[in-house]
Amino acid sequence: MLSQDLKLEDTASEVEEEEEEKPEEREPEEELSVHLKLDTPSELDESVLLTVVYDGERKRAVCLLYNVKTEKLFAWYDNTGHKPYLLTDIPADKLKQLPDIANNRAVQGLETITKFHALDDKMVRFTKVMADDPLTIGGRKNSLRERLPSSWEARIRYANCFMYDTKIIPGTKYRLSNGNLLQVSPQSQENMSEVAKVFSQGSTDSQTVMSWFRTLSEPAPNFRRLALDIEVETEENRLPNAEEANQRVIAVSFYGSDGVKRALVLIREDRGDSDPGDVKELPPDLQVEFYTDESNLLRDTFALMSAYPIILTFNGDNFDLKYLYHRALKLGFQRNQIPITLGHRDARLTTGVHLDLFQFFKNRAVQIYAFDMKYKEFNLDSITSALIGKNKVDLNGKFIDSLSPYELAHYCFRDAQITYELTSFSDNLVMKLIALMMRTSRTGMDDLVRTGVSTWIKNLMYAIHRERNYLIPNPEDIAKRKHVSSSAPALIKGKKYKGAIVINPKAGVYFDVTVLDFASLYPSILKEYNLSYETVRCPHPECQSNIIPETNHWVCKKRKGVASELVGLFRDFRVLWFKPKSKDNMLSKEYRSWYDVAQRALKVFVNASYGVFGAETFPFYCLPVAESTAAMARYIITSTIKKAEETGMKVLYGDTDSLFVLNPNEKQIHDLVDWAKDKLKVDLDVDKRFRYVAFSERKKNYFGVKEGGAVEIKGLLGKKRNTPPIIQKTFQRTLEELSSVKSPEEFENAKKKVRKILKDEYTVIKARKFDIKDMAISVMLNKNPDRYTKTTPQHIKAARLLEAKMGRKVLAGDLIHYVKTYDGVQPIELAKPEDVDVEKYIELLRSTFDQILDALGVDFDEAMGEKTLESFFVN
DNA sequence: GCACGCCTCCAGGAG
DNA sequence: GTCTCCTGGAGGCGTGCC
Repeated sequence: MLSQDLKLEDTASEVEEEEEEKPEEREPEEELSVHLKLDTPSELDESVLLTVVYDGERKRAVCLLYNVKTEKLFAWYDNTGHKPYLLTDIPADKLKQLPDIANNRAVQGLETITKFHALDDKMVRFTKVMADDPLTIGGRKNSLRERLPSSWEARIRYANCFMYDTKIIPGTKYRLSNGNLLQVSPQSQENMSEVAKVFSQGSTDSQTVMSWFRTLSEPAPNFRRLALDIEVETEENRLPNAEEANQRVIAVSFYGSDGVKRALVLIREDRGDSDPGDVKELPPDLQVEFYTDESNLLRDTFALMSAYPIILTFNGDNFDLKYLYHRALKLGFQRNQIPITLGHRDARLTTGVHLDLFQFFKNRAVQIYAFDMKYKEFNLDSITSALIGKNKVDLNGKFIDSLSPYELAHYCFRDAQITYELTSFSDNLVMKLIALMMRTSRTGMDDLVRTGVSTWIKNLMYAIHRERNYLIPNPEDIAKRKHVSSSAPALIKGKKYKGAIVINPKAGVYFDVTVLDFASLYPSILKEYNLSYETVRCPHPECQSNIIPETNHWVCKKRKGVASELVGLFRDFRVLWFKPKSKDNMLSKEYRSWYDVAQRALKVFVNASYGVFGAETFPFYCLPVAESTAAMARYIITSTIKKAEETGMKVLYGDTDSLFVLNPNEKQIHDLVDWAKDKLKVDLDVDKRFRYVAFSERKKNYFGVKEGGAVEIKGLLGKKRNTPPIIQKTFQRTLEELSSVKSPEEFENAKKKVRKILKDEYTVIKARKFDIKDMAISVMLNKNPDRYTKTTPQHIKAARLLEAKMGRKVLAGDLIHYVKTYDGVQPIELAKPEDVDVEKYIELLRSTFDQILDALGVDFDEAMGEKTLESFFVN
């Protein structure tokens, strides 16, 4: 009993601490109002809808349309009379008696409507309260949603509300006729009857399927755009403050999709800039223009920016555009002379759409699913070098401020160029990806690059609810009906529910291993088992027998769930059409490349769809959905393993959705795949075959050599970023040795070589015959240095030394490089070879190699042999 | 005062 | 601000021993 009490107390104090760290509550959807400076024609041909915003002066939603032919941006102001509104269950006649309604001149009307309440599976009557402007609905202290005792759909940003009600889809084509906005039907080159056949099995009606299909298969146009980068006068080691904007803007450069290559540079006479430096280094087609007046430089910058529909930056939200804005004000510009509007956390334009690529690439789902983790850090140099093999100009330690005007132009221009190329490589992959994700998530281009998967999925869900006349429930409505104690506790303390199963690997080396995996398992489960916020624990007594294994949750048998249907449809599009077509060599290159983008966009979406149901911040947060998905996955993998073993297969390892099977025959595989499809309704495929795999006793930790000879390393220390290069390289050499092994007999020889490699490395470290750079341990700061209050990890110690001794500021996201020394740590910048604690590095070598030596049956100390004794004399 | 064990924090990774 | 599971290093703290 006592321990129970203590436990309770502990959790209580934890919760309190958690709350302390929570940032200030914000409105879930901020109302943004911009005043655009764009032409508003009444006739316009084919144009792609980039985004919808709200104009507070004209009190209307505005669609930003990118005309495909002229490559210019136009604005269309809503002429349908659509108004902001909320729903309440208070009848209209009662509402009229409330002073908040009766005396409120902003209230434009009341209307009685009915909506389908999916949680309760019934139609419900609501009063729709319409208002003159969005702030009357919500966003102010005295808004209606704060004053009415109950309201629904009152927290949707108005521009989005408009978008959902009018069913318009960002990223697709429209035209203007007589001042009206009309959809341009997507043209598909596909054989529609073939498409219909492939997707006839699903639960979505064929018209909806076809409409989605057309939307996704239509190629995106070429987007005219301009990348911009600025440089600011800086004191050594101090980052310029974008809000104060005290320093001069010394360079702005541009790289346009239309071939514009310009650098505007400020000549600072007070600094002796009369000699612009050497012109030889410059890219030949770069046009450099000198200014002696900073205001003129900014004026020309703004003019050029305004001529493009899309402006690209890397971190423009937090720096470049913010700085330009404040600097311009400081120099005496009027607000309306600056084409930039600053929000709380972003910078938008009055003449176009600003895409901050930093925001897009730092999105984890984008990083993992769209770019296969090719880049690991979120700075421009790392991302461009990983994706396009180009880097920033190396300054060789020089500071921005000490560059000659030409050098500065060169440096600044390169940044604009690689920023642009981030969107143009692989035939404009990123622009196409953005366009497609706008369509799948019903999100405007500006929001798409700045928001995460939960917002994307939320937006789509809202749009679908409006399309089907479903009530968008308040989060409390879901919580009230679904909040039940979970069935199985999480394995990890502090987690909300139990997740996947990882099978304990059987340590050793195994030849001829086949890996089977379930194709997109979690999305398949959502689809096949009808999981959605309204179908799990539905209101029907007759469904309560339809139980998910290992839980007490039941699933609806009467109605298809919205999330289940959407995820299922997207999954099917990807698996049954776009992915196979993207690899079909019979098809044209353009066609395949477009379909590859489509399948990637769908992958991002589909893979994130399960996780959001377990995230409190998701408006459809519903723990039973996440729990049921994970439980079903556990059931599927355990029963498949059981079945496999019954048919004589030996399962060596498995993680979440995969099975490593020792030398199975074709019939065994075939039978198992059929059984899984028939009994479990999921697709089991052969993923890959290994010549051999080596497991230690650790989970998520193995290496294998595939049939073609490629080495696959999972989870091993030798591959991790925080392992020093000297050990990584040794590890690499070892694997090269092992990858050549083709039979058990060849192993003995390979083991000898591994021993030799290890011994040699041991000597190198002990004798300090290393380059200090190879000893660096690289660890990322996941938060700002002052936020580490509970402990002081080594990389923070190093970061603090950097600041104290070199005056270098470090922030969240920075990678810290340090070495281990006899008195703790030293940042690599300050480290000397004689300070290095070589014993610590031997220990790192040991733990790295233990992971593979375990599997090979070799003992580290034994491998070192006499060397360990010798070490007494070496020192 | 110090070694030791235990727990927590933190980062990086797999899926 | 999608999720959980797993490994390993180091920090931090209480305990028991000398």
